[in-house]
Amino acid sequence: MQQTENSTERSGSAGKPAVKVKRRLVSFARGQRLYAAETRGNAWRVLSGSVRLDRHQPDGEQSFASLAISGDIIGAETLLFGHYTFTATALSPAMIAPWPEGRAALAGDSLLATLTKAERRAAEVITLRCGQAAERVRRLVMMLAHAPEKNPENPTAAELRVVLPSRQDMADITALKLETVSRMVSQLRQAGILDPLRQDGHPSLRRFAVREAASESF
Amino acid sequence: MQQTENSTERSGSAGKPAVKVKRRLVSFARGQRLYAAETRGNAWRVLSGSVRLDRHQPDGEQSFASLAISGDIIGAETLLFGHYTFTATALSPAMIAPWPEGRAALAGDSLLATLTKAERRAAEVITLRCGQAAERVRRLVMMLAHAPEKNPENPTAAELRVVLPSRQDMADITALKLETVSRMVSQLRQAGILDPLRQDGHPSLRRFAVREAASESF
DNA sequence: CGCATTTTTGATACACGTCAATCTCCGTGG
DNA sequence: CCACGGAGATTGACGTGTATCAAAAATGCG
Repeated sequence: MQQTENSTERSGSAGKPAVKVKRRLVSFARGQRLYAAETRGNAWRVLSGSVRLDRHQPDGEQSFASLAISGDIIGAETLLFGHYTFTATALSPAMIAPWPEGRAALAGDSLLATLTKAERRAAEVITLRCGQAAERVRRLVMMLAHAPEKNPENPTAAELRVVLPSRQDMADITALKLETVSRMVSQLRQAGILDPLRQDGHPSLRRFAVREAASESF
Repeated sequence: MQQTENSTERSGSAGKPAVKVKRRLVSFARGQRLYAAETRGNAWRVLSGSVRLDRHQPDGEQSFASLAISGDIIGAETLLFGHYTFTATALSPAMIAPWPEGRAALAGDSLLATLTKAERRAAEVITLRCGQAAERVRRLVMMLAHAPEKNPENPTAAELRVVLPSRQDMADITALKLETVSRMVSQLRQAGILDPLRQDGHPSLRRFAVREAASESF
């Protein structure tokens, strides 16, 4: 169930087999769990995709705690406690790699950088729960799409792409309800901010092109 | 305006004079600013009271980013950048002291502990924006009151005390509106969860006794 | 080709936002 | 000492955005 011996080349964790791409680099499908709270393991850097972190409530419930996207470090608490505090689940197809990379490279600055980035991310997540539903969903989409995948030498407003999380996940993040999120996504499509494109491979993973807010649709 | 040379014994910062109690220990009144974003300074440990952290929006607005209570470290990013990322304001009478205490004591574990505590706090703040208004306000109050001031050898459900932040601050934290928060506080009073006690000194600082949720008032 | 799951859409209810009046508390000045 | 004024808090009335309930549509899977 949980991520155990992932320092080897192989490694999956839960459910379906995670596809390993390069050495020490693990991929997860949407909805797949990266690791469970309380279990042992190491920290990771999110290379692509997005991940939700949940904490276990005393009443057994699982509640959204935080969000991680490309570049974020997750599970850093294992360096201190040895086990995870949160449960991590892929919101969209995600790739992660063990962190820190070199075993020597755990300078104080590295930790500090992680700390400050985490604080900033948390502040951003907070703002995803402010304002009206349409705005919140739009901000979440922009945040998820903001991850510039590749092609760094083409800053000409290259069209952003997203694979949206499930409506339920989006609802958990924005503190809205599933149905409301669905309505807002439809609205964003009508407004031309989200443009579905099915072209490539996997059918279930709907990719969207994302545009900045067109004039004042809202 | 901003906290500048606080390594000396004296130190205030903005507005009314901050009362220094012991060496390297600074007190702030409710609503007083501890430091401003972008300014230079050191990190602090919150010894008592509560502090809100705001980030400056691109549009000049200031938006709630995080919450710090007793034991939390704020401004740790200055160790990396030299200047603050957020603006800190006292929600209730607060005391803070420079951190880390000894200049030697910045072991990796110390930073890690700070990191994990910050993550947990952030997760808690997230939950303050879930559920119905009454519940959210109640949770906030419990969180602020949860700081066990002293008397650690009396675990017999010692009555918790709080000085509530301004209604506007509470609204910013819970993502509700000022009026709604006010109504919920009144409701908590009627439910016997909050019990005003005016006994001591300062009149404007209303202290409340806090009880756990009585049966199922909600 | 059906069945389970997720998403979408619709109709209705209600919790919270909004606008506004009043009240309390405190400082200020006559 | 009291009148006055301002800031924050409280309370009321009303409108609206979102939750809720429900059903249909789309999608994935065996």
